[in-house]
Amino acid sequence: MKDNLDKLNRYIDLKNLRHSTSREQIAQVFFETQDHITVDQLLEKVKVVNPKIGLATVYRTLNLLQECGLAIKRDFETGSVTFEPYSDKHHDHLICTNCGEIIEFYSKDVEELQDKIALKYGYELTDHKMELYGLCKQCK
Amino acid sequence: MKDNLDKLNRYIDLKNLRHSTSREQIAQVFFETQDHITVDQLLEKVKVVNPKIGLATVYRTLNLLQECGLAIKRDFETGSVTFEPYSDKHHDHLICTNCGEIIEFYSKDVEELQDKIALKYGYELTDHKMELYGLCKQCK
DNA sequence: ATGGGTGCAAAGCGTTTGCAACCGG
DNA sequence: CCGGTTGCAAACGCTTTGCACCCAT
Repeated sequence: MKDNLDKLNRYIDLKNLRHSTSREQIAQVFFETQDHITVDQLLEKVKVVNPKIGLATVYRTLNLLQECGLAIKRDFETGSVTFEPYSDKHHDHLICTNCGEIIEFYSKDVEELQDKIALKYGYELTDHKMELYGLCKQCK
Repeated sequence: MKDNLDKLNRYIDLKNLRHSTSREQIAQVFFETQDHITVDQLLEKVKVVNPKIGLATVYRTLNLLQECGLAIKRDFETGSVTFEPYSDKHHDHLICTNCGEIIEFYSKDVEELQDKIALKYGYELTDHKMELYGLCKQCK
């Protein structure tokens, strides 16, 4: 999304970093992805745009994106770590342990419940995560 | 706990494996731990009982324990993977991102809400995970 | 005696890093 | 030109594995 790219550029300015072509290309491709993407998948997509880019730069860019909150690392226990672009609305995940399908969902009730629990234990929440593992409609 | 050790022995018989001393020692030490423990911490504790045991065997034993559901791997984003012994009541976690404190809690509401969500999307749940990250009472 | 279990060291895997070349400001 | 950025390969940390020996059955 345009917004994300803007936010990245603002972060780059803030930290006095440089607006390099590779970084911008990687970020752009990453923001375009709908799904959760692995590092290798991202590299492959990026190579279409610019074959010279190496794995290390993809890692470095993803780390930068995580730093400024534009990429979220997800480690569903499906074997490999994935990343998803930031979106304003927090959401949680349903993961099919058979076919690997991932459904994102938002539940107001979950959010409220989390706050209630945090309050009970005197915690001030910064982040939270809920993952439901099971079999999807087709697989069960 | 005694129960867990029994369960392990039954699993070993079932799979026609052997009741080896090292394995039993590792399992025993592991079941005695209250907290979440890392592989290295477990090795250290085990070495007190039997200094000859190596890291590989600890890994192999933990994998066996996971296989039969007696150990649960937890990867809170605190840098290192930990394991906790199985206990009958499912619980979720509050993690302090500053001091690393981990509170286990059980919430009936969370369990019910999870089932409700699974139902809505046609999923049949096998497992779920809720992790709340933030600052604990002391750290905030 | 058979074949699983073990310790050790080597290999594996995903990720990070040191370096020299490169390039943006 | 200065110093961040890159690609490459080497290094890293954690985990698994190949092997020869050990031990439970």
